[in-house]
Parts: sequence; structure tokens; C-alpha cells
Amino acid sequence: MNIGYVAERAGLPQKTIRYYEEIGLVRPQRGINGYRQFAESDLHKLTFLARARALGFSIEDCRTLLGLYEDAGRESAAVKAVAEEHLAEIDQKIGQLQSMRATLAELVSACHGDDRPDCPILTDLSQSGGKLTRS
Amino acid sequence: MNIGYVAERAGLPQKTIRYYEEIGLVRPQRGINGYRQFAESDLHKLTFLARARALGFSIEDCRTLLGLYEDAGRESAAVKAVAEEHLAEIDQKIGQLQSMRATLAELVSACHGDDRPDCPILTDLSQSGGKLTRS
DNA sequence: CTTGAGCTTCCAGTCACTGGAAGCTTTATA
DNA sequence: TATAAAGCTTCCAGTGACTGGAAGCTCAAG
Repeated sequence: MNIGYVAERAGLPQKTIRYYEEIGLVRPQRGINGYRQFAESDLHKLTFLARARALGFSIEDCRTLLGLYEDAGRESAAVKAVAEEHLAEIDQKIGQLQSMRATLAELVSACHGDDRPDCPILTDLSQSGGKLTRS
Repeated sequence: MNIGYVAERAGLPQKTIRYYEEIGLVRPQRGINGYRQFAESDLHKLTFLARARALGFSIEDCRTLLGLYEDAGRESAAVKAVAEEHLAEIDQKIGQLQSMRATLAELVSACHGDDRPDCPILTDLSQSGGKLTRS
């Protein structure tokens, strides 16, 4: 299988697959013409990576998970630990974004958005502490 | 005011302030010793930047917002438009993260996490489509 | 035989910093 | 006065995870 085919099947750009090889996540063989020759197992790995990345795992997490995936003697606790840590990070990010969102939504709704220059959004930004000026 | 002082006041690392100068967001004067000399207006700008960045605005958005901040003849509609676009991006990110979170939480709770190797997380990841295998 | 698709490598750019080295200036202390 | 410590300077390189583009080789079709 050539790179174009596996890219299609795994749902990853060719560039990304070459990058994954560069950082040692996959090691396809090479034909005499220099083309990468992907085995079924390479395709499985790439599919695995595509899915793990879609769930937001970092490349290093992916490396760990791939290692566990290939290790028949793994303990599922190790996998769960990685996933739980990632879940906690996601929750933290969601929290940060929701906090930003709340402030921003408040500011947007306070701004009349017409042709006049006065704007509570700019007023807020220029006040180090933030938060709409009270009354 | 030297960089250390304004960094403290604005709540930004010195490195970041130098970077902001490099990309033209602030233009402090220089003393004969080569040190940056920040005026009050520079400090205001940096404070503005710190707050805008904390709300997740990109550097380019910050550049635009700073321009509007300094333009006494601005229309508040322009500011509101930038903020609304950013708000929409935040909502999109939150949505993506929540979707990841849901899948991941499901997988984590399905994994018993002990010393045995079988693990629904890995099973899911290895199946291109994802989603817990039905029964 | 040529055209076009597909593959190769290598280099540079993204975003917003961040770390570190080497060296100057200023301030505090012995 | 010597010296040490703190603060400032520039420059270079690295982060994460790709992405774009150029130059050039290989392969399949007409």
C-alpha cells in the first residue's frame, strides 16, 4: 500500500503520515523505488492515531497508548490512567473557555454596536481587572 | 519605567513585552543606555493586551482592538464585530471539547482499570469509527 | 514519447511565546 | 574602591503538530 491509499483509509493527510514516520510513530518499509510500503499493521496504527488525535490526545500520549496497544501484557489500569489525565485536562480547558465565554458574552451584550465610539468592551479591556464597571 | 516594572504592573513576562515590541504592538522609547523606557500610555497598552489575551483574543485581534482603542472616531460596531466573531470561535471550541469529553468519559467509565490487559479504550481507538462496540 | 499523477526530500512558516547564553549597565554591599 | 548581584540588552533555538511549497524522481496511460 502506498501513502496515498493509507492516507485515504486512515483519514490523515499524507504530510501528517510522513511526519508520524519522522517522529517514529510508524515505520513503514521502503520499496526499491524509495516509496513507503505500508503493511496492514501500519494502517491499523495510523487509524488508531487518527482516532486518538481526534479525541485530543497529545502525540506523546499517542505514543504511550500505541505502546500499550501493542503490548499484549499491558494492564488496562495504565490505559485508564492516561485517559483520565487527559479527561481532566479537557475539563480544565472547557472551564477556562466557559469563563472567557461568560465575560465576553456579557461585554458583547453590553455594547450597543452602532456608529458611536463609546464601547463597554474597550472600557473593560483597558481596565486591568476587567469586569464591567459597576454602575 | 523600565521593563521589569511594567512587566509587574501589566502582569506580563518581560519576554512577552519584548516580543510585543518586536511585532509592533508597543513602541517604547529608548534611553541612552539602551534600556526601554515605557511611558504611561505604553503601560496602558500592555495592560489592555494582557486582558485581551486573557479573554483569548488572537494577537491579530489584539492589534485590531488596540487600533480601535486608540481611534477616538471608531464605531463601537467594529469592536462588537471582532468580539462576536471571537465568541463564536470560543463556542465552537467548547462544543468540540464537550464532544471529546463525552466520548472519553464513556470510555473511561467502561474500562475496569485493573491488571488485566483487555481495555475498551484501546478497542475503541483501534476501530476507525470509534464509539463503544455495541454488545 | 509525453503527460500527468503520485511519490520523494528538504526547507520554511505557523502561533505566541519561552529558555538560555553572552554581555552590558546599574545598584548594593564589604 | 572593588566586586558582586540584579537588571537590562540582543540573538538564537525550541515548543506542538503540523502545513505549504519547491525541486525532482517514478509510474501508468494514451
